[in-house]
Amino acid sequence: MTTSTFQAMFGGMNERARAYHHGDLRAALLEEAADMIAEAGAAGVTMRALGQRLGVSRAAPYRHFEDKDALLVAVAAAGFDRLGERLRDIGAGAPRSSVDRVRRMGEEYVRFALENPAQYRLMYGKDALARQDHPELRTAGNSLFEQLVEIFRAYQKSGRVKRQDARAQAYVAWGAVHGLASLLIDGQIMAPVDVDALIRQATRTMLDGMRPQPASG
Amino acid sequence: MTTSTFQAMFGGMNERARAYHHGDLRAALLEEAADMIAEAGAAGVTMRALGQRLGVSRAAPYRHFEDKDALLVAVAAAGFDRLGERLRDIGAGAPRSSVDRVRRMGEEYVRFALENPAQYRLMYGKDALARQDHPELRTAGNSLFEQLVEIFRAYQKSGRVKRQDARAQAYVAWGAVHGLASLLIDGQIMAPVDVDALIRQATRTMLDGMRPQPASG
DNA sequence: GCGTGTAAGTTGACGACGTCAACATTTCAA
DNA sequence: TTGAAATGTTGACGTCGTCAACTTACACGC
Repeated sequence: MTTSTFQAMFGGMNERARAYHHGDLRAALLEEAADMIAEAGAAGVTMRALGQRLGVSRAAPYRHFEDKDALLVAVAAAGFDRLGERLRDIGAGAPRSSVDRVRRMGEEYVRFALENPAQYRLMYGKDALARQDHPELRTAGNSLFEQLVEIFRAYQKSGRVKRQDARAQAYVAWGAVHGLASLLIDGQIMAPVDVDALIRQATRTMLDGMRPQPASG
Repeated sequence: MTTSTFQAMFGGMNERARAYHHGDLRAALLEEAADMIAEAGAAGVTMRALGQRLGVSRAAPYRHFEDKDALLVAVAAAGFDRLGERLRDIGAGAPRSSVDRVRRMGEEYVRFALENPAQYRLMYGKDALARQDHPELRTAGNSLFEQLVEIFRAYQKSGRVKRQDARAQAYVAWGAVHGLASLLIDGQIMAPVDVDALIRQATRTMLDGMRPQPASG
């Protein structure tokens, strides 16, 4: 059941009704859970605390999500949507079909992780098992990846990168930004370090390494 | 208190003594916890189950570790030691001062993660907070990194890689292998894909991108 | 040899947590 | 208007990490 359906059902409800029926608890749960994740990480999300913060009981969320894991998966999926939007915006704003475009996207990707560390961790760090039960997450992540593959395919055609398996190239590039993002948000990269410069260097190195005809070694 | 100290203290204990005093519970806990992590992930480790598997009570581990987190941190630190050994071995076996050496180390790094996914996740995925309370982990990870920095410094001197901040280069390289490893063990990289080839391509791309005088773009 | 302090291990209990079953309230639709 | 369905609440259960109080076994000075 979608948010808009909920609003249609309860949009005209009076004050007293709201005291019992929340109105749009599902959306509120997603929002509040995301806040709690940002504040204290995914482990800080408790059904009891979540209910309390929204003025409902601890069991209320179960009317909208099968269990806690399903709720977290939904939050993670929302994170993929937000990330996808940001990448699309950056991609649209950058010179088309230039390698600079994918470079900027990579930098924006890391920036997103730095701004939403706990949610980013949730998106990728959640047990692999949980993800297979929830195709929702898989498809959200996959569509992002497929876009990246298409970009590399186009770059190959215009001779901007080596002609090799485009999926592999996409994985390598994704791995580079994902790895840097993970190291940064997990506090593995210690000061003093210019984070922005580091991000730029990572994307540049990766793309330079994919150039056609690099000097042999 | 070290393992050898324990063995000195209880090495001569008789059968009946072992019924109560375990002998070397600390070491046994680390080993069994590592097994449980490999079987069911870090979340699958329970003080109760851990005690049961070793024939002791649920509270026995508290005589050797302050809390569950400290136990997991110790397991993670042991993982860093194992990883460090493997990288040293590979490094020693490869042609010295050739870029091939660091490439092989990168590949071995990813292999370690693939062979010990849950422990690798524990080493890096554990909440950043817990790590700051346990400098043990930080220093274990740092020494690995400092070795990498030294390697890049040497490569710069011999003109094998660009002359730029060696720490940044090390972070970029580390990020690339860490990212690929994370994507692989979290099931983000879907078949069909030649994993070994992908690993090779990642390390090669990274190092090619660090070569001096790449064609300008 | 023998008490005795201390390290190591046990049991009972507590509070927090996820979750379910049974029940209450509200809304919608016939 | 009325009953079914959607939504929310309360009480309870089992599991978990952890602590306090207690017990057992070892090590060491006399």
